[in-house]
Amino acid sequence: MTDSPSQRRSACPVSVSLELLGDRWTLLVLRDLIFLRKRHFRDFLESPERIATNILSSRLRNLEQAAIVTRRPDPDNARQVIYELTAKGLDLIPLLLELILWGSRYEPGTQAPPELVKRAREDRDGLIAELRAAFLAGGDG
Amino acid sequence: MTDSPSQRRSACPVSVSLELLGDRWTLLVLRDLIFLRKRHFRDFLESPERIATNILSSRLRNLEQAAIVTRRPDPDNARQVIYELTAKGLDLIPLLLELILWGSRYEPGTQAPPELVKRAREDRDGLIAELRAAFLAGGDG
DNA sequence: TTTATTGCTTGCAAATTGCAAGTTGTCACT
DNA sequence: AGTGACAACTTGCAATTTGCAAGCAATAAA
Repeated sequence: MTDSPSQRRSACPVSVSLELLGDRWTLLVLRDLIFLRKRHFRDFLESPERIATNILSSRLRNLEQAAIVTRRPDPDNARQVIYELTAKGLDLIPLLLELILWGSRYEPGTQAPPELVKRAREDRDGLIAELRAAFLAGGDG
Repeated sequence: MTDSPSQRRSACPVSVSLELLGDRWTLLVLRDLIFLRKRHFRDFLESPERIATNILSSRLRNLEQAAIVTRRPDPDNARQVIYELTAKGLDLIPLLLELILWGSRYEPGTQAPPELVKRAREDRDGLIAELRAAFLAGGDG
């Protein structure tokens, strides 16, 4: 209930997208989902950026409301919740890749896996397909 | 003096990029620079999202510090300041395009120029080259 | 039946945002 | 030279959001 719907500032897709994704944490959660295959609340807390539990909770709720992730109890352990990407979420892979390419090109000191960067530059579509496939394969239902 | 350097949370390029770009306004300013060819402070204020002057001022300062835009007095009118993209800023075009594609695909009610979306899907590299060229041509120095 | 784990919520101080109003340095006109 | 308008900001302040720490309920493990 902390997060309200917040009416749109304009009909521009950049603006609308930013109202959901435009903060310092949301795309980091998506990075973890896409590239690090994280699925549990606790896993996101362990990333080096040290997101706080209330922020993570809020962001996951927003992402769920936006149909970018789904939430379900882990069938093997009722204490755990599994967060998974939807098709809409998987379609953010290209955006994340551009962020990685730009950041690793221009921000000195950043460390992306070099083979990921190389692959993103030389075989973008193949990499995207592979990341999708890996998610769908590992996901299970 | 309002904006401090803020030390990095991690060496991840996504995280580092988000520390600069991850808010609801910065990429909107870049949208205006790239797609709407805006150059003056006043122009950005007229966008439908209605950015406040203090926020715009702060964001332009951040972007200048990050070497994404440059600032210079308008040679034709000393009252005006011209903001222009650097090479680093132009290299954010692909990121913006992905944001537009994703937003216009998944967020109903968004309105991007349909020919831009079509071009972005069918001739991405050509569109990027054209946007760059248009900026460099119209820019003058 | 204690103890630990997991996924949260709650309180509260600090930082950021957003609105309105003011300030400074040009022009533009007379 | 004086007046008014304009462009690019800054400043004040209330409201919202963030971030840290602590607490809590529901399992599960020992």
